[in-house]
Amino acid sequence: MTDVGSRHLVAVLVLDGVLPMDLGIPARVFNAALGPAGEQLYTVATCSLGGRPVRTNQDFTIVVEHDERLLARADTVVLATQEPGPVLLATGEPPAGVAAALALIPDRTRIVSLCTSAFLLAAAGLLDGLGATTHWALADDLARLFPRVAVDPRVLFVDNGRVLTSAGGAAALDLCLHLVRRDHGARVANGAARRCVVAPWRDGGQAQFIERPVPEHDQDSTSRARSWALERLADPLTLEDLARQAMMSTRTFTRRFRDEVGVSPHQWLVRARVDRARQLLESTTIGISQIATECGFADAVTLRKHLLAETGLNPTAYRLMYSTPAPAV
DNA sequence: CTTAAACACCGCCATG
DNA sequence: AACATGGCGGTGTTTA
Repeated sequence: MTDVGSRHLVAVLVLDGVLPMDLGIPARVFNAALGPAGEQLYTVATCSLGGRPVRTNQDFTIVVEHDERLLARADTVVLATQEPGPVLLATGEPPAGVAAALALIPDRTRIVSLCTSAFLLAAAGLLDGLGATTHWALADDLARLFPRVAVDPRVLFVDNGRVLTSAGGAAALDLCLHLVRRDHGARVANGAARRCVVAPWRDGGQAQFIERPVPEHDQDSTSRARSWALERLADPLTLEDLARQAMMSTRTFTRRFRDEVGVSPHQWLVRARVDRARQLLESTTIGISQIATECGFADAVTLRKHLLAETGLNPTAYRLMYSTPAPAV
């Protein structure tokens, strides 16, 4: 359906041919984002500054062409560079060529920094007056070197609309998933997460990221119903109950739920119940069947079945594996 | 294990 | 026209 030429082009920008492994993995999220017909939605290309070709064992599409052309054509540029060198840390001066390269990026192009790449964006003035984050260990340095940047080390990532920055480690992954979700919805993002073998999208209830001036601030119309359900997991909850909380027909509720959360209401509910059961297994010595009851499962057999499906362990094995030893009284 | 009934999901389509 | 809604019903899943 979608011809290759019209796909969203993601250019992963690295320095001197080095793509840090922990930053290559997040970029794979884009490759794993598939449309309804199983077609790829993004083309990911790496792009190296400093002459050396990118060496990577990631399954990226490697576009062999001049870096300038790629930066000018890309819809999204992802900066995935190693930690800032001593020069940048001391003076705020980026490595040679970076400023010129960033200047080639058109005004409309989305720019994303992973981890410490935020230093390059800041040095180029692209973060002036904006919120930003970076690896927590270097957040102070970023704030000191670039006082015009509002550094917030506590969040996983900051979305300014066109310019986005992420903290270190798994946060880079969260940011990439966030972008996929913005572009194509929760369902596609969940699929990408699953294919990348990362935790599925966390529930919006405890969103750890902040969304600054995002144009489409979607107020999840089903989030009320979700938190309502979480407070009475022990009760039998039907689709109709949830839809009533949201003041929608079951049909509309089901549809919106899928769009917003990525899974069906019932799947979500079962998962919420399993999560609760896992907490109880980990932190208490309550009997299995009582846990089942408290989590809204009909009986221990049902709990066992769902826990097995989600974790591969039955309740007793799960408890043995994950329970924290009771602290001495 | 099998079975039956209840429930949930989602494409289809008329309607606002 | 373009879009959201929600009823219907076939198919699949969950429960008892």
